[in-house]
Amino acid sequence: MRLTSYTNYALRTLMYAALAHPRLVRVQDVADAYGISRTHLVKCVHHLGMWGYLINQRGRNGGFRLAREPEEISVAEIVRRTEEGFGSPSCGDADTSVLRLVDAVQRAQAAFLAVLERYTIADMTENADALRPILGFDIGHAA
Amino acid sequence: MRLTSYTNYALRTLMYAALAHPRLVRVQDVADAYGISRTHLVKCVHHLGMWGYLINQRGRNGGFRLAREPEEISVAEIVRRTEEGFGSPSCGDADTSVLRLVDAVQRAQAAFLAVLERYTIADMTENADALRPILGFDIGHAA
DNA sequence: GCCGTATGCGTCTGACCAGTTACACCAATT
DNA sequence: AATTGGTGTAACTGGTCAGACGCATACGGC
Repeated sequence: MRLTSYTNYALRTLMYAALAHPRLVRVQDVADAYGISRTHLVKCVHHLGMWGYLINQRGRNGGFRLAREPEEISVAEIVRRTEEGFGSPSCGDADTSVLRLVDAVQRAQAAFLAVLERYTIADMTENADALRPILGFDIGHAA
Repeated sequence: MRLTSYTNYALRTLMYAALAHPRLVRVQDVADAYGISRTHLVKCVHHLGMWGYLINQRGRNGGFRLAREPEEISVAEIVRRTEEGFGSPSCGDADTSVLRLVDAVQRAQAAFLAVLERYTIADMTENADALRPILGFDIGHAA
């Protein structure tokens, strides 16, 4: 019952872009901020671009930025995209109709998403002043 | 955001035991009913025994049975046991206090468990008449 | 205006780790 | 001796991560 790290990075990337909004952000910056590999994050950014959450720009002075306002992107929306196996959690058999278990788990998952539906990327970055230093935004984290 | 198959098997094993309650059940029976490996299920049964949900009996004519009444075992209880990484879902850093994200996810997880808290093993096996044939209990599933 | 180069995203490949599954064998009880 | 749960080991699989390379765009010299 843990979310994949892919989902984690997707949400954090959106948060990072929201803090810089509407300026461009480079993948390398986000990778450095979270201490992960750039190549791993590139795929995540690429997908977010295809899904319409980011606008990606190649070439020199390129980067990416939010395609929508932070208030219009709910956390649940992203989780539903990144966690594909959300509809069939505990069994893939044909006997699901009699299994009350899968019904219960699906209700629990619905409750899980219902909570995340109430939060947006803007809510996550509400405390921007506290977040930016941690992510090495304005001030250098060593100076 | 998928539960491990280990959790799945644990719950199904308890359901199977509840249907046979208070008769003894063999691991092989459960493995056959769900079409999985016996040795994988053995470890699950062993843990359920150590946690006090099952009474395991070795030797000839051995097996296991429920240690409590089905009404007294909530689904959430089992999930909490089997899914260890439930408290720290999306990050292990020290900056969790400023990250509203982990707070939101934890609220969502709480909602998830709150739903499962309302269901017991007895609820899962309420439709015993429909379940038993599927699990090959009384009548052979081919005859 | 044209072309080389720098700098960004994007793709491919493979190593690595945790969870899963299977197999062989041990321990205990009748 | 037969039958049951219990244990250790190894192969397989999907998710994770990193490195090397390809592609696209902008800048600068000419």
